[in-house]
Amino acid sequence: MNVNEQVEILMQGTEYGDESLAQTMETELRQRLTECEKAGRKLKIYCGYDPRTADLHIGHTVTMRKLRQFQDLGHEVVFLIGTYTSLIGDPSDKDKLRPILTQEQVLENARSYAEQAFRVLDREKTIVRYNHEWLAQLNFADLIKLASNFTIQQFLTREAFRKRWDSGDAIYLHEYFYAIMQGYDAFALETDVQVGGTDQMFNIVTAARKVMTSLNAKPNIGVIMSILPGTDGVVKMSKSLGNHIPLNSTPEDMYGKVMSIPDAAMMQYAKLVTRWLPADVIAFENGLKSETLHPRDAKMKLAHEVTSTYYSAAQADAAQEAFVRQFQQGQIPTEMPEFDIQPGQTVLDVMVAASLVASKSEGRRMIDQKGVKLDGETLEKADAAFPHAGVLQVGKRRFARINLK
RNA sequence: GGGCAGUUACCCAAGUGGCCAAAGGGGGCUGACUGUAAAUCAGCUGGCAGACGCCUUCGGAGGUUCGAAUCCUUCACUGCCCA
Repeated sequence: MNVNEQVEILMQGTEYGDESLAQTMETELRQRLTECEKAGRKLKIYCGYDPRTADLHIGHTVTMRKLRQFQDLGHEVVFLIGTYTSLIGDPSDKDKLRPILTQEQVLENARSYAEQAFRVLDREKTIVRYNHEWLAQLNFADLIKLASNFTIQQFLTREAFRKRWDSGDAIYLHEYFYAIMQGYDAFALETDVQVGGTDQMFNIVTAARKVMTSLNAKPNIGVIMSILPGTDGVVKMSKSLGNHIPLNSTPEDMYGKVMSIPDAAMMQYAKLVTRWLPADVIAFENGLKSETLHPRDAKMKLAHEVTSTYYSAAQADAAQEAFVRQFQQGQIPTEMPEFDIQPGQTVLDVMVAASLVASKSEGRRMIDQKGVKLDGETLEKADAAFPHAGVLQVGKRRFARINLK
């Protein structure tokens, strides 16, 4: 594939917040690709991951998908696990200090993290590295030298720190090291391109380039990915906000969650978490704009694509069918947990025992609010004996098949 | 090191001796309406009992009081000012 085509694919879904920076990066990328082509070598790309959590969501895969594109174009990809940086925790996207993890926790998380990443990346073509390999070797003098490239003001102008400064919250000195460490990663890996989210802009574009330049290396090019909004369509996807789509959810759940995103977020999803090429994305967008594509159908197409990225096409088909049956035709799902009850249990007892509600009080609330149905009939009395076997529904999406023992 | 201010439920934030399970907002949940979208309307949002009531929760520990989120002591943490 020629250089211009590569650039078009590689720049899809990027966001620099500043047109001139976007231009600069695109130009540099084009130059670097051309250079490499002439020299007959591959481009070296890396993206670092903080293995702070064991379960990933599709927001984490945005950068992985970008790495995958590089792989598919024949370049060399390093999947960097931030074993050492995790000791700090990236303060970029947080308005609070993160807890410091132990090396053991980090290594344990790292294993399952990489395993999940291979649902997107090509395992054969991926080089996995850990940044303690080189960061642990640095001594205090090295750190001083690296740190002397930066001023406090540069850090303080960053939004995340600025906010904390303005609201009088604590900013710890060690949080400043993070960007420097990340910059050193880029240097140690001799990377051509670094991929990351917009929250990594400073770390990649300012810190890494400065560190590399100061050590007489060629600065890396930043491929800065737009942030995937969560199911609310507004805020960055994150588990703690509860707006995430876990990688390890069932195909049905994944499909349903994509369907629940607001229309306005569809394009972001199309650009960031599908395997679509630029032409496909443009066709999708035009369909929506010209209203030749119904928003619901568009979203179904999107949900199918996202689901089949992580599961097989057949599984995605099945998820789609289940969705149509359950929500468009109002039928109950074909699969749900089964639960056996004893005679004499009340409606409330059963809901709690089957884990459909967290507490009896919640169960009572649900019943008061007409949110509990047995075979489609609203149950009114929490303390009455459970009427009969059947499908119990609590709220919109919690189901269980209740069997009488 | 010194002075001052602060730490409240998922988050922000009121509350300065009983009327406080604790205002308000956000978020979340339920119902109506829908395309499991958005917007809108109504309600709910610590637990156990569900009639009264009881239990746990306002940074940790101890104390004063008939009674404490509120007062005192102490510890921890944070911010601001001074050095």
